[in-house]
Amino acid sequence: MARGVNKVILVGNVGGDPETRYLPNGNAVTNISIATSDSWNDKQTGQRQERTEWHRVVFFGKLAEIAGEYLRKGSQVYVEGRLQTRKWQGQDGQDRYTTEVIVDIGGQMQMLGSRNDDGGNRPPAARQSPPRENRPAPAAAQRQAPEPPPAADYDSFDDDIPF
Amino acid sequence: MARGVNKVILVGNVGGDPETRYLPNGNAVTNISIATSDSWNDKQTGQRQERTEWHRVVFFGKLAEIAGEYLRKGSQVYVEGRLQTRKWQGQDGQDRYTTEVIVDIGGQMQMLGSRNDDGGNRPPAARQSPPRENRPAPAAAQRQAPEPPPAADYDSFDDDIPF
Amino acid sequence: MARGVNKVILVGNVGGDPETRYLPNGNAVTNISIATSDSWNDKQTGQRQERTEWHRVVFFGKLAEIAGEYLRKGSQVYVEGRLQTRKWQGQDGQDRYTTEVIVDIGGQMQMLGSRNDDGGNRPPAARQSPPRENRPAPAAAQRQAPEPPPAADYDSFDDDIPF
Amino acid sequence: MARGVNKVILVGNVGGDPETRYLPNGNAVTNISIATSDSWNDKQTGQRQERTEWHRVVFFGKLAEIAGEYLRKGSQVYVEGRLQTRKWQGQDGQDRYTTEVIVDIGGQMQMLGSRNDDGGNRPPAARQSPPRENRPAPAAAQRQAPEPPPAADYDSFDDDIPF
DNA sequence: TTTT
DNA sequence: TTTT
Repeated sequence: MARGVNKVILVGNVGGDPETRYLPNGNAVTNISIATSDSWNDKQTGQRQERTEWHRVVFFGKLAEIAGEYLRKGSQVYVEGRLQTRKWQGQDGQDRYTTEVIVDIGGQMQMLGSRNDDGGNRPPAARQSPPRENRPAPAAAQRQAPEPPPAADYDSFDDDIPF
Repeated sequence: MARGVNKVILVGNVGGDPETRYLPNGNAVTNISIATSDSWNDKQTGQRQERTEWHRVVFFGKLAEIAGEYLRKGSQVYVEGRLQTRKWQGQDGQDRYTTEVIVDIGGQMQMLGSRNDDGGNRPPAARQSPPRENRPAPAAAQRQAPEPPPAADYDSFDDDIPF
Repeated sequence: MARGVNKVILVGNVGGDPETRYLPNGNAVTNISIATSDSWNDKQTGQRQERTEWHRVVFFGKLAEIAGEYLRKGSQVYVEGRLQTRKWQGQDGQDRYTTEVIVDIGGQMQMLGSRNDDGGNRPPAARQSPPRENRPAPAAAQRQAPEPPPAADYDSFDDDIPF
Repeated sequence: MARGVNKVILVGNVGGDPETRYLPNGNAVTNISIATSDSWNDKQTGQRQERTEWHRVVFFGKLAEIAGEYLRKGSQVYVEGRLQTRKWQGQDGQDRYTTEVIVDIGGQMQMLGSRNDDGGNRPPAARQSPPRENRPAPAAAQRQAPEPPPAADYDSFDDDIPF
C-alpha cells in the first residue's frame, strides 16, 4: 500500500557495465548509471546546447539479475522506479545525501533496440557473481574524483521491505 | 528536443509553505518539499512499517507563480517534472550534490482535493513578491542542522534554457 | 515479463458509483468511468473552451475490492494501468471495439483528497457482494442510447493471466 | 490548463509505415499503430503465453512531421500522449467509438535504438506529402477486415485547440 | 517538514 | 456520468 505516488521513468544509455553484488540472504543488487540528455538552441548565441543528466539506478531482486546479465556500457534502456535519498558519512564525518532511482517489485526494466546496439554479438555476462569489494567511482564522477557514496548497506534487505 | 526521457511523477503532501523568489529577468522560481509515503507489514515483527520520502521540487516560470500562490503546507499535489542534480560547495570546500525535481515547460502541476483540504477558506497568498534575499535554511535541515544546499543560482535563467 | 511498455496514468473524477462483480473463481472486477478535462482559450472567439474525456477503467483483484468499497461518484482518484482493447459483437452482428484502462497487479490506485470530498461522512460501502446479474447500461450510453459494450467475459480470469 | 491528468506512455514497435496528411492550415497529422506485448507462463498448461496490444497513435504538429519522416514499419519508439475517444458513423449509420493516443504539444516521441534497427541504412522518407485519400485498413485489423474508422476530421485544427 |  |  502507499499513500502517494513516487515514480521515475527514464530512457537513456548506461554509462558503464553494471555492478552486481549479493546480499547475505542471496538477493541480488545491481547498480548502473543512466545518462539522459536534452538539447536546445541557445537564444543568445544561437548555438546548439546540450546537457546530460546522470542518474544512479539500483535494481533489486529478479530485475537486478537481469540487469546485471544483459545490460552493458552503452545499452539503451527503459527504467521505471522510485526516488529514494539515503544518507551516508563522508570521510570527514559530514553527512552526505545521495538520491537514487530504486527499481524493484513495482518497477520495470526494458532493454531497447533490437540487438546489442553497442557490442554486436557479445554474449551476456556469465551468471556468476563475485561480490566486488571495491566499487570504482562511477563514470560520471571521474572528472575530478569527488568522494563517491558507498554502496548502500542493504543487508537487512527482505522481501517484506519494499525497496 | 531530447535524446532520452527523464520524467518524475509525484503525488504527495507539501511539507511547508512554498518559497518563491524572482530572478533578475523577472521569472519566478518556487521551491517546495513533497512527502510521499509507503507502508507495509514487516514480515519479521508483523508490525506495520512506514517510510516517508522527501522530494525537493523546483518550479519555474508560470507554474512557479501558481505554485507559490496556491500551494500551502499540507496541500496534496500532483507534480510532473524531471530529475536534475546540481553541485554546490560546502563550507568545507567539498563538493556536494543535490537532486531536485524540476518542473517547468513540459512539466505539470495539479492541486488535488476539491477544496483547500488543509486550511479551510484561507485565501491564496497575496500576489506580490519581495525577492527574499536571505533564504532561510529549509525545514528539512533543522533537526540536526546538516549543511543545506544553497538556493541554486539561476540568474542566467532564460526561456532558452530548458530548466 | 513484457516486451514493451503500456502505461496509462489518470487523475480525475469518478462519474458514478463503482460496479463490482465477482468471477466464478471469486476474484472481484470493478468498473468505473473517470473524467479528465482540459480547458483553454479559443484563439478565434477568445472564449474559454473545455473538453472532458471519459475513460473506462476496470480493476481486478485486490484493487477491485478497494475501488468498489471506497470510490464513489465524484471521488477524485489517481489510477495507473494499461490500455486494452477488446472486441465484442453488436446486436447487428458487427464487430465493435472498446478500449479500457486495466488496473491489476502492476497498476496502482490512490484516492485523493484528505476526506470524502463528495459525500461528507458517508461510510464506505458495506463489504458484501451480491453478483449483479443484470448490469445496467452504463450512464454514458443513456443520452441517445448507443449500444453499450457488454461487460467483458472474464470468467477465465486467473492469476496466471496478467489482466 | 487542465483539471486532471490524462497520460499514456508506450514503448513498442510500429506496425506499418506512418501515414501523414496535411490539414488545410498546413499542419501535419501522422497516424501509426504501435504494438506492445506481454508474455507470461500459463499456470494451467505451463506454456508460455503472449498477448499483443495494438495502439492507434496520432501525432500533430512538429512531431507529426518528425514521425512521418523517421519512423518506419518495425521502428521501436517511445511515445507519450493522452487518450482521446472520438465518435464516427459506420456505413450502417450506427455510432462507433475509437480510442486513440494523441501526441501533440505536451507529448513526446523518441526513436529508440542507435540506428535504424529495421531497415539498415535506408534514408528517411522524402519530405513531401501527397494526402492519401484512401487510408488502408490498419495492419492490426487486416485479419478479417472489420470496418476501419475514418481518419478524423481535424480541419478545424488550430494551435488554440489542445489536441 | 506532509499526510492517513 | 465527474469536477472547477
